[in-house]
Amino acid sequence: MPPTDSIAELKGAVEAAARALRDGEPTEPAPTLDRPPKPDLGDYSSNAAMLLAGPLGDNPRAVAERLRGELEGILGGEVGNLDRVEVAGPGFVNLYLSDAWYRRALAALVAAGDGLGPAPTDAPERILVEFVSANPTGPLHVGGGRGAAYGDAVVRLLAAVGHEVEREYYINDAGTQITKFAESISARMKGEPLPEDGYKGDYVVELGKEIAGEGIDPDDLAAVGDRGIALMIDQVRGTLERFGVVMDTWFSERSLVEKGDAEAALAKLDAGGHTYRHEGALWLRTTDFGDDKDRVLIRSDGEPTYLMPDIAYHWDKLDRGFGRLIDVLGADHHGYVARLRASIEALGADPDSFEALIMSLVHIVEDGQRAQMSKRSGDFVSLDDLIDDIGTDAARWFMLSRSHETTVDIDLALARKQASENPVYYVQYAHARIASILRKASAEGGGGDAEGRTVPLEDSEKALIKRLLEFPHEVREAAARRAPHRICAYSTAVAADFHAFYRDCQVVGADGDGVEASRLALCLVAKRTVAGALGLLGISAPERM
RNA sequence: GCGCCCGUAGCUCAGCCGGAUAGAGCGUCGGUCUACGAAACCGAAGGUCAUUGGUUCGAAUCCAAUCGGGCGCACCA
Repeated sequence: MPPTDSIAELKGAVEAAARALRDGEPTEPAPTLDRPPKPDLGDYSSNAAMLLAGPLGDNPRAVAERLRGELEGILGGEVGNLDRVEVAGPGFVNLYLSDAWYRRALAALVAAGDGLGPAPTDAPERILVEFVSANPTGPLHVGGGRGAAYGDAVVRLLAAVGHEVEREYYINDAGTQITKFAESISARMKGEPLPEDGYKGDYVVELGKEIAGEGIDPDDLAAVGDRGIALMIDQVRGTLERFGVVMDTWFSERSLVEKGDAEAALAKLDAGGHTYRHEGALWLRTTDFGDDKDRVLIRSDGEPTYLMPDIAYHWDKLDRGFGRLIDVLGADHHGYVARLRASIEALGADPDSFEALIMSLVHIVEDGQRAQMSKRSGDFVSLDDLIDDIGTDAARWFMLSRSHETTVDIDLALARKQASENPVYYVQYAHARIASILRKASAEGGGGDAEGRTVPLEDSEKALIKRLLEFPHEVREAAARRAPHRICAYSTAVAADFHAFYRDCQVVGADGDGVEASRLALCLVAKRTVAGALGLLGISAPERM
């Protein structure tokens, strides 16, 4: 028997009560089941009466009174889930649940195990999330790190709700910037001045030394470039692994070109009648699909623009059977989305299968000044530096705790100084604290039984149980909205509720019939939930700190 | 000029497919360790939710306009 979703049961009861007032007709939109703003307004509340007032031609409070009668019948009496129902404010129906309901809810959480409970998603998809995809011409900087943390967390969220998801990094290993990169390395190897707009960072010097040490001729630009890219990709891969991100696929742009996929995509666009020649260039009529101007595919000098292989690349993704393509892109690429989407539609694919998530900027602030982050100037904060400084857990937390579409400043001095009172440590501390309690309990032979308890629950126990019940919903919301920052907020709330519970309630050795056992069960679920939430963020949940 | 994003507490930000007295962290001020971890807890102060108008029983949330900030508008990637 699958574990019960206690909240879904309550929601079902409210809907049933609403239907009863309308001869079985469902309410549109569905009534809410929320946590009221204040504890004395009940455990849960619904706006059903306000929604029904119009259709029933009665005032909300009168409707609420009728709902109250229905709900008392459904949840009260022998069912025993209800202490009482009250009508408050403009017509809210407030539910006050019994201890028996809480005991059963806790037991259901224990039974749910490490999973998210029933029905994580209604429509599983095969999803490819492409993220980071930084040019392999330099180390990963913090902006790429934010994209990495975000893309990875989105993958974890989507996987958690039942989608089949893969991580992919698109390597721009063809084109003019690669030539410039090779020229820069070569110049360093020969001790000559950098070319115009060359790559200036010290890492280019290091690359030059390493490549020279391998006996590669500095004048063999193709060999220098290939080796340089290979070394950079190795470095980026290593940085990402330190950061907890492991790609399923590293997809080479060059391989695409060599396979002839670009020509194939072009042929398909031609056949569809979406291209035309103008002033010596080949254009794609993206304006037919919502773009604000047409785009060049092949320049008048015969070279393809970067859009050409990118179209082929996205076509390839679809061809591999992914029903949804998610691109995590930097803020400076948002102007690119419309043409890519249009291109996908021009290929005959459903443009809604393509989703671009635009990352806002991240600034590293030191001594009140923003560090510059231009790869070519060589003056930027690398992700490796940041990890060295504040660690993967803190770095990921800071990057994930805010919406991806808002700019974020990370003040290094502050992050260092506050290390001991950082929000991520706050949550991790809660986990370590629970672990400590459970260790002690197990040493003393205590176990967790959620239901065999006759002593009433404390308010802070109820608050924690309610919080833990929200986890599956929070995960679904965070996944649906591509919003891992919600999980940060939720983790903090769980930790806060746990600390309040800890303050009020002795666990090990608690007095009362079944009290210790039920509190141990609560600790067990709380620990699992914190670990699960942190896991979705790619942040460790330490047993000890 | 056009497009996208953002204006919420001193600071950094949640809340945004409408709900009750708008939240968190940090910072400030004041309390709490002879019970399982004080990296914690409790309390206080702190707000014209940029502005104006509209929709609604109800707007931080939806719509319009305005103001302010960021980013983008290549035959560069």
